[in-house]
Amino acid sequence: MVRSRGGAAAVTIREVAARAGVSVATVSRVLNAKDVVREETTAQVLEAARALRYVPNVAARSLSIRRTHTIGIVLPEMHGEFFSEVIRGIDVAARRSGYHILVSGAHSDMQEMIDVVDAMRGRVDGLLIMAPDVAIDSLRDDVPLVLLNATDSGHDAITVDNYGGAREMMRHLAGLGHTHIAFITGPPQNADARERLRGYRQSMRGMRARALEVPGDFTEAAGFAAAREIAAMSPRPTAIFAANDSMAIGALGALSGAKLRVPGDMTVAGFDDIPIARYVTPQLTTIGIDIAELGRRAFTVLSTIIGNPRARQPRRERIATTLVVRKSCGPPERKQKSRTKGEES
Amino acid sequence: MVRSRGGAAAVTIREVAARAGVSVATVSRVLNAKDVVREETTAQVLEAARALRYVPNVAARSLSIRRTHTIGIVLPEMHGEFFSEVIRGIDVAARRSGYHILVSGAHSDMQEMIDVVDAMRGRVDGLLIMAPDVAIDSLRDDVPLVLLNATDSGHDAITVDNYGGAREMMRHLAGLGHTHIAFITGPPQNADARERLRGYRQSMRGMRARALEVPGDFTEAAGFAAAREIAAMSPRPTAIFAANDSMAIGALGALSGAKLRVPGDMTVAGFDDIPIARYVTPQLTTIGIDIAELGRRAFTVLSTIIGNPRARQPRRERIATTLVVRKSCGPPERKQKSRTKGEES
DNA sequence: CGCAAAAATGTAACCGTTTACATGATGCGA
DNA sequence: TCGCATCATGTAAACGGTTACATTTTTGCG
Repeated sequence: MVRSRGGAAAVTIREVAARAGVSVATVSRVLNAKDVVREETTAQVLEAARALRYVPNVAARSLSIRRTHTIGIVLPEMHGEFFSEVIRGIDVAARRSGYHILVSGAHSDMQEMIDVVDAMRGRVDGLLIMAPDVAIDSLRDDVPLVLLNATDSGHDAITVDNYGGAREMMRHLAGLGHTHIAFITGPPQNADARERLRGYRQSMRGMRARALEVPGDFTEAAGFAAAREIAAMSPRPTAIFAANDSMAIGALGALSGAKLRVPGDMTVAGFDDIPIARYVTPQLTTIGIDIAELGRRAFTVLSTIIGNPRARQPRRERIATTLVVRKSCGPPERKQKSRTKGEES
Repeated sequence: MVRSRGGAAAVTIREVAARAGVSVATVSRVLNAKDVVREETTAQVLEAARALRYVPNVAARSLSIRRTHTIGIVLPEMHGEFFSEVIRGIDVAARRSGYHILVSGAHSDMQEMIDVVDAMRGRVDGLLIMAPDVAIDSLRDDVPLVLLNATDSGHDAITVDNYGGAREMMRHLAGLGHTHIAFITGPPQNADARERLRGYRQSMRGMRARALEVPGDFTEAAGFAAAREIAAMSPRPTAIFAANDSMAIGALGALSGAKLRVPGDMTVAGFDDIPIARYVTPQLTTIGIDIAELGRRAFTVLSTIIGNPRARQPRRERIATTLVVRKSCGPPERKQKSRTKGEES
């Protein structure tokens, strides 16, 4: 165990000043490299600080300069991969810039979110908020603020290119030969879900195909139910595009229950590329998102906002997605056409 | 957007005092409920504070009382379920007690960990550190500190009952009829891994069976390699117990490659119950850990340490595990016995 | 009613920095 | 040698709370 001064009072800048034979102002100047100090003096101060194991008092410093060097992160549902990845991305970026991060969950509930943000008041220099389900506009904006994944409102925001990703997947499916594609939607109030749906619709329109939307809510159970419904349709679609991977995985379960083979009888695609996507059978074709990058970029934007006085107009950044091709998509089966015909007759 | 005072100077306790017609001391007393104040005065102060939308300055408060109402969490590898669950557990407990949480990653690297902890100095009232791979003893202990999942050292710690969990799994396997059980170990410097190994050994000894240990490092690839090796042994063990789920999943892959059926030809068990365990084929039997509970309990311990002056001797708490029976374990196959015999002859 | 004890409130020192401004030292040109 | 920039450093006033101690008000009781 390293030498510990236990509960003893911490050494202050005055003691360092005394030992170095200078004033506190000089010590402060040296330590903050704010002003020119004679080289010799600098050395003395540094030596004294080192010898005393001086660590500036953070609270005093914050009080004086009105900066905490901390940013707050508010996320709904602190679960799973998304949460951990976004935090990780922010953490590395923040640490590089000498910032600390204060995190807190807030269950997509407006009031709770307001409370949490309020509680962070004064503790942070800026806020990173993710709330795809919530209207942020009613938050007080005392503090610089960047939204994650929420396009609404006049705030700075950094979002995933949900629309583009959905279009890309649709292109992939179309390229495979599908035209009769069903879409399992996410919760209507969720911004991500809406954008993905928009991409789907746009693509279907482009293909002059009729959109076929089955409502879902991002849960595995909803995907299961939706797929069961789709499987029973006649004529049966040849592909299912779920607004997220969880629902796609639920769909896989339903299809296997319905004795439909994937991708033989039915193609299935998801969105998010959650880790499990690689482990289900068949491995899920989906749209990947670099979540850590989302966090990193969000921090970057926030930190420039904190630095600069006031930005002219809301910054918007878009994180690109990538198509991840695995095993759950194939060309529509030829035989199916005849078989379907047979059922119809 | 709610009324925002923009960058305007925040209102201070003095302004509240002025408006309420009392002194700052009285305002402070009312707001902290520290001392008795006449009911009427209390009402006036509260009214003034409300009217002015007064929010105490956190830095000033910290400077004065030497408390930040924040705890620091240092975790290695901010990945996946474990990370998010433990944070979630801590978050709910902390919020209930009015604490904030500062998180930071530190890649199991001693120096980095020291740096991170140092950087949190003065920003937190206490620290929750997880570092199963690292010797903590060299950290300065200025600050109350609770270790997650590290039994070493004379610090307070809260750990998962790895030993007990391993014993429980071994009991399960033995109950199924296995005696020839191979164990894929984790990294030797990892405390969790060591405890699980200890449980395995103890059980094998209890069964008067010879331990069969294949080295691994907690990665899927290691599990794959180890299982391939085990599959080629003669006589072949009837069960594989991997020190964590990742390796068990790797093992599953290797066995399927070797045309061995699970659980028909080989039983496989893991440890951790990561989310994916439910999705692999066959679904993995494993040992579940309530990670959020780990976080919650850790916070509780830390907060009592922060409250009380100095604890007599290191507190130790153990989180119980649960056996999660799925599809990857079965009785040793009868046919195998004869087949094995045949190979031997 | 007077007085002491108890209760309520006020005053000001302190927490440990930063920084505007004052002061002292040095160098340079005339 | 003097006067004046220029540069390095010191002094002390913030920053916005808390709280020991002093002071005032209230209360209870003989």
